[in-house]
Amino acid sequence: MATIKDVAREAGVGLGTASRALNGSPDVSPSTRARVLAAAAALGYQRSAIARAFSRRRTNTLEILIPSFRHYLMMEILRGMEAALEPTGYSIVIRTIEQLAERDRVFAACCTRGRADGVLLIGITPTEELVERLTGDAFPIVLLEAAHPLLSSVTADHEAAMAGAVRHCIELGHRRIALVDRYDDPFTPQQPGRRQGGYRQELAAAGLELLPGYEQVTEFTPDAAAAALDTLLSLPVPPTAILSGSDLQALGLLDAARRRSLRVPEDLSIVGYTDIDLARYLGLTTVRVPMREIGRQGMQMLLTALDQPEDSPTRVQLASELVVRGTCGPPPG
Amino acid sequence: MATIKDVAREAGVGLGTASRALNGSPDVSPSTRARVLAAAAALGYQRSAIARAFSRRRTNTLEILIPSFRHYLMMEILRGMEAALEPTGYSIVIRTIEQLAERDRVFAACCTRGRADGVLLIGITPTEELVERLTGDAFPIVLLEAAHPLLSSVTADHEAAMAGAVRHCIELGHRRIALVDRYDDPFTPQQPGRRQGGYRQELAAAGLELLPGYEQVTEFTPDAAAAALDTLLSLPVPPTAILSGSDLQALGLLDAARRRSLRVPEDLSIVGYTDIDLARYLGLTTVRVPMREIGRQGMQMLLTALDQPEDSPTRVQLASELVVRGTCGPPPG
DNA sequence: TTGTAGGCGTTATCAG
DNA sequence: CTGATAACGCCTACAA
Repeated sequence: MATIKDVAREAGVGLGTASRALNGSPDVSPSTRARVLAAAAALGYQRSAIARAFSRRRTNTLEILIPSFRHYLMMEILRGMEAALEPTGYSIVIRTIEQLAERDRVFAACCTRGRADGVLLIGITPTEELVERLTGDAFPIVLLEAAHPLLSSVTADHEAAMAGAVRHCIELGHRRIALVDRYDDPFTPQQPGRRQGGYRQELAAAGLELLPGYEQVTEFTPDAAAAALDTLLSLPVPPTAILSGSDLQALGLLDAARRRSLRVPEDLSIVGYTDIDLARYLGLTTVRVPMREIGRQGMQMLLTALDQPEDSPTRVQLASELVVRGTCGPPPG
Repeated sequence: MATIKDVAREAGVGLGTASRALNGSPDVSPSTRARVLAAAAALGYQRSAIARAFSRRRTNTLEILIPSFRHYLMMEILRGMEAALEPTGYSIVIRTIEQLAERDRVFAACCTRGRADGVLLIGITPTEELVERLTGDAFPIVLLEAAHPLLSSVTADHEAAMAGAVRHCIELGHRRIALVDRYDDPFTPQQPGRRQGGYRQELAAAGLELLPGYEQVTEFTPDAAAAALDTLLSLPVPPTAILSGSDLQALGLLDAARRRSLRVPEDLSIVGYTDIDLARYLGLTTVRVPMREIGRQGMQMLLTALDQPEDSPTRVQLASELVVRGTCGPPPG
């Protein structure tokens, strides 16, 4: 592997000049530059990214922390990030944090100057300890689908979105509206999600009571949601409409309803959440969450923070939108 | 940021000793090691990954090249890779090659010792030029869902899988079986896919003629497939069964058939391909391609190649399996 | 078992 | 405009 030294020798110039020429510095005569470039081409020179990063103390790499590669949603976010990344020279290294136990270790290793120039956390809330270190260092970090008062973040307006879904059902005449939600943060399942908050608020605003057992928080899978449907339907006063925290869960509900020979939406209304590609083909009424845009804007935010360290955190909230299709209608009877 | 030098000073030992202690070398007395570790902890020392990589000429990073983050399948492959990666200390940097034009540049940059210790190509066939350089260097590389005689690879048995699907339809009584496929490699759409080969072979083996217009190769989307259905149904002799190259396309076919009030499978049989999570909930008869396993084995292969440079390429082909659900039945009449 | 010195490939600084 | 030279932080002989 040829080094810059070889190139310099081959071109008959000094090492510094070769470096400048290769990096497009203006302080080098055209003829010299041409000689250096020719030499580099002749030798098949490829500059060492590592040595460069080491010397410049800047890696041109961004680290992305995700809970896992499990969910399709991640793909959409990554796709949005990719779009923002494309015109830049940055690479992304993706690291999964499957276990809560790894979290702190990974945080410590990632969010430290040297390894990556910045970090993007998706759906993971940082520990207070990390936040403290980060804000002290002014280390570039952006949260996606998570938030902290001291850090920049991009999220969807989950409360408003779910409230809108509730309102839609109420307008159709429903009074017994249940929720089958999932946990926002896989690592802090105890805290109530933001969708849940919107659900409660809107119910209260309409003067409806939150019926016991109407809030089912399950795993993020169709099967778990199907089980929740069983629970809901065996309630003394079963719901006529069910809102779900994800399209995947809505899918499970749909499937379970079909197996019970319940017609949707005649016998039971179902609303999904997120609007994955497939929702359209299922005719699922759902909430469209701008996942790709969240990824794009989050990356964009990190990119600008890289150049001009932020004074104060930017917190963006993106609007969701109810997509009315065929799984939600007036209540039976 | 504390360096190893600081740690050494703090612990009152030499720099080399500190390095050895930190790296778990056996040639260091327990008491010294303890002092060094304590000093490191006290200083909050984090070793510089870059400097380490620079010095060892080994990055502990693997590069993954993918055409895009567009497809859900990628997620499954990544998930499998993650599983194989978990017990190792390797990081993965993912790079997308959206444009054919970027391909060579990216190849040149990635597949060169220094940046990453090895490369995994997903669904992308390398150029001959690259192969030549790679085999010369003995640079660790593994192809996933792509193949080359001189390189290690993991693929699914697409010919056999599609042949099996054809056979299934024939056994149900179908004689007019069409194919709505997609391109294997986004960058070389001209060459016929492997599924297509299996389709033709099996048709021929059963003594069935390949009817004109029966092979529709479309984009990898439900809408494109829906359009293909229109074309197929307007043929003088329309098919009674349609095999598709992806579940996404099968979904489009299903949707288009429903819009035309065709019952599936009574009026028309449809077979998907890949068996994405959702296929189950749609009751889609499909071919299960072990995507996650492809990712896992591919990564495993790369990992072993890293330690013991391979003499000759390993080429693994994983078996697919027909999953019979509800979208394929006997032909009408 | 420990300390010292050399080197990894670049970039940046500073005279010329 | 150009050429030496000093970092960058770590690892690894080699010598003690």
